[in-house]
This record gives sequence, structure tokens and C-alpha cells, in this order.
Amino acid sequence: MKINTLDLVALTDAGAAPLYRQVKRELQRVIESGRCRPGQALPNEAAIAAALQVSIGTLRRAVDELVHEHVLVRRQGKGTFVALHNSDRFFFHFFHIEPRPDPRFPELLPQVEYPSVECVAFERDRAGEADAAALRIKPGDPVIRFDNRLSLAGRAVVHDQITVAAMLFKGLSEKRLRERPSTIYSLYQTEFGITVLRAQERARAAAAGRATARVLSVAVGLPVLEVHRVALTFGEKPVEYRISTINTQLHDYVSVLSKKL
Amino acid sequence: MKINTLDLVALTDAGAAPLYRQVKRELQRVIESGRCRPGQALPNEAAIAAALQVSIGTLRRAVDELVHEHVLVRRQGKGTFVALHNSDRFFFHFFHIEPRPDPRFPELLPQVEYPSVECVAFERDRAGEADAAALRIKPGDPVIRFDNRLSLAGRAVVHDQITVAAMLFKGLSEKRLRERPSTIYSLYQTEFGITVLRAQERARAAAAGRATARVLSVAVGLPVLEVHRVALTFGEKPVEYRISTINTQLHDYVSVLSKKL
DNA sequence: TCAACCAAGTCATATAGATGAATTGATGGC
DNA sequence: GCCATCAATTCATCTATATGACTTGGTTGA
Repeated sequence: MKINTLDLVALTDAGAAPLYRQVKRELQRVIESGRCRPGQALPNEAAIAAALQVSIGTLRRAVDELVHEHVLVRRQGKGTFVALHNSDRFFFHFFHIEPRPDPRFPELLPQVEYPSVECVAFERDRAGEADAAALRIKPGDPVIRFDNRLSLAGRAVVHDQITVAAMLFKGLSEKRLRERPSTIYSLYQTEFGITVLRAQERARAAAAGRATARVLSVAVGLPVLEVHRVALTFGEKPVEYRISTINTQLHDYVSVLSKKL
Repeated sequence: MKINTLDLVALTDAGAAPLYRQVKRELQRVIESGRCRPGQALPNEAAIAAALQVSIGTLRRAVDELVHEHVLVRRQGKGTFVALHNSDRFFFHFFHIEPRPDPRFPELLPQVEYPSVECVAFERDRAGEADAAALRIKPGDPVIRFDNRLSLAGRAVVHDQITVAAMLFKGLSEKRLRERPSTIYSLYQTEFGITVLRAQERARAAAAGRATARVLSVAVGLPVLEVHRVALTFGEKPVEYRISTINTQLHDYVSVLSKKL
């Protein structure tokens, strides 16, 4: 990518923010604008630093933070790239269901395992109150809903009820969803230019309802875990609202509370 | 603190690891050894850099990472300190229960709120299979168990069943527990020199059992959220095993899935 | 053909030093 | 006593430069 295609602008004083943060914001602006697509390389460090008239050290500090946030990826000897979020690693950033370890052999860590996914419903609808609040759209705005059944080791474990704003996902069809080559979030990124960066989840226990009981082949009333997720892209903008209902008889919802930011 | 009390040792080649990582490990070694207590200041950057015979830039890079991991805290103009983990901020690193937002007013973010805690049981016991596996001790080793009831807005919400190895917590008594001035993890740190850095949690839905139903004043069989937590200190060493049973009728277990490492 | 080598381009590490900003305690004037 | 100012100490930011490591592609030589 040539520097002049990036449209970098001169850094302003910007409220006395440190220079490296101004650089970071400028890079973020360029990335969010879609001027460089995920997977593309940025110009080399010296060129960007020169274009922004900062030292390489300052540029690297800005890039360091973006790498840490998984917005950029650096590869020694090759370059710096806008992150593609289709690797195994990223999938498990957002998939936290694991088989429960056998209490008799707790040392045997269960294999992390990709779920197999079936789409069990797809429809166009209008946003209800909850959808509108989660997606920050207006009630009645058009939305697309689809339900997935996730199975691990051949056993149905998760029932996902997903809602997205039709406005953001023009042209999303059941066919494209079924025929996606990779994960759903990878589809969002490659087909609709929407990069999911973070998600907020709220979990609670509930009794299995009729629909979920059928999808998961469990008895109505079984205690199940209900996870409400709002997926966010740049600028904390919500792009997906998902209710996952999980049969936790043999699996757990795993979370690591770290002090690492 | 004087440099010579730190017992810094000369850096070795250490398998060609980058110098700043060797510095980081050396600092970690000193901190974990307990030679500098939480809250204490380290010598200034120039002194440490000189003692280790590295440049200030390299030292700062090592310290940067430890600050990021909340092992150290830097204060401009004052110094660099071994982190004390007794602030509000750290409490909420490990407490993720929030009132459910009112669906009619989703914009009103619920107040984050300290729970009030009552100790409802305390006993000395021997480790069972599950305790031993979680705490990496032997079945039959002496443990201390205590149960807490956490209330939010006057309503019992969480029943904590906590197990720790008696070996690590010599002298822990119900009295000291009840009279602790701050959080439990702060007590661990100040009284027993144990710093909780991370925790792994596994959540599942369950039906309320007899004991929990009594503690939380709910009906036996109500779907509740059961969170199994193992708290870890330096070197991934487990120090506490806790089963939290949560009444999620009015509260959620909240989690943020971030790509920020 | 193939392997070894080399060269160019890129990021990674390490150093040295200048300047700025926050904190603290001492000094001095009133 | 009290307040303003100043100086010392500390971390924070920014620059400049040198060297190493990794990747790629081309060249060379058997």
C-alpha cells in the first residue's frame, strides 16, 4: 500500500494528548475508514513515521497498542497488517464452551473442539424493544434473525438466537449464511466489512423453554445457561445481539478473570 | 528501598531471550520472593537500570509489561510500586454480578454496587477429590472452608463456598475473616502474603440445592448459576477454590470478551 | 536442477540523551 | 502561621541511531 493512498493527515495538538496517542488515533481512523482492508499490509514503519513526521519510536509505540488490541498484526521481516479475524485463535475469543473435565481425571484437559453448526431458522423481522436497545436502533427497524444449533462431539449443546440490523447486513441471505467458508464473524468481516472487536455478555440461569428444549433435545424446564451477547465493532458500535442457550449438563461456560487489562 | 536489598543478580544469556524479558523475569523473581512487599516503592529507574547494567529504555520496557499485568504500579513524580490489590478497581476484577437492567429503561445503567457480605459457616476439614484437584494438593490435606452470603440492595444473591489449603493460610480464623477491614483477596495479600493475580471460572446452570436454597431464601430446584472459580497467584499456583451459587432472577453474571489480550 | 549463498526490505531490540510533567519538601516573604 | 515559589526527584514522552533477526527473491556455482 502506498502512503499517499492512506490519506494521513497532519497531527494536530489534540488537547495535549501524547503524540503517540495522536498517531494511534490517526491509524485507527484510517483503518476504520476501510481504506486498508483486513489482511492488507501497511506501509513500512519508516514511511509512516516520515509521513506523520514523528520518530520511528513514537510510531512503534502507537502500533504496539494497536497490536495489543488485535487491530494490527506485525510480522517480523514481512510487515504490519490489518488484522484478519478468521483464525482459530479469534474464534475461541468468542467461543467459551468447553466439555466439563472428568472429576476422576482432572489432569486430562479436555480437547478444545470446534462445534459443528446448523442453521435451524432464518427470517426477516422488525426490531422489538430488546433488540432495539441492544443494537441501538429504533423499535420496528428491519432486522434479520437466525438460529443456529451448535454441537460438540455430536451432541447439541448451544442454541443461538442471533439478531442483526438489516441495514448493516444488506444482502445477507440464508444461502450465504449456510455456505460461509469460515466463522460467522469472519463472514461479517469479509462480506460486510464489519469487524467484531469485543463483546459484552450477561449470563443467567433459566429453565429451558419449548423452542430451546426442542433444538437441544432436552426436557422443558431443565436448568440451562442463557447468555446474552452484544458484539461490538469500532467505536463501541453494536452489530449483533445473540442469545445463546446452553445445555450445561456436560459442558461449562469458561471465563478467565485476568488483571491483564 | 535500597538497591542492594533487592539482591538483583547479573543477567545471564538465558537462552537468547530478549534483554528486556530477562529484566522482567528478574524483577518478577524479586517481587515474588517477597523481598519487596506490596505497596513498597522500587528504587528509581536509573538505579535499577544501572544495577542490572541495562539502559533505562530496556528497563522501562520490562516495567511496562509488569505494569500492564498489574504487578507494578507507576506514579509519575513518585516512583514505581509493587501493586496493592485492595482498590475498588481490583474488587470488580473478580466480582462480576450486576443487577439486570430494566428492559423498559435499558439506557439507565445500573449502579455498580458493593455487596454486603456475611460469613455463614467456617470449618476446618480435609480436602476431597475436587478440592485437591483444584488446589493441586493431596486428597486428605487439611483445608479451611467458609461460606459467605453476598447481598445486593438488601437481597441475598450469592452463596460462596470457599476452600483454601490450611498450609498456605496458617492462622486464618473465623474471627480474622469476619474482622477483615477490606476484601477477602486483600486479606490474603496483607495477612498471608498471597497475591491473587488471575482466576479461572467455569459457569453452569443447576437447580438450587437444599443448603443454597436456605442461604439465598429461594425454593429448592430454582435454576441458579453455579460458578466454579480457581484463583491463582504467581506461577499459576492455585490458592483458592470457590463455588459461587448465584440467584440470577434479578442479577446477571457479566463478562466482557475482549481481544485485548 | 538444486542447493547454498547473498542482498534488500522489514520489523525487533537496545542504547543514549533531551525535554516535559507530577510530586514533594524546603525556603523565604509576609 | 501561612502561602508562594523554587529546586530536587521521579516517571513520561520523544528523538536519533545502531545492530540483529526474519523473510523473500534472486544469483551463483556445482
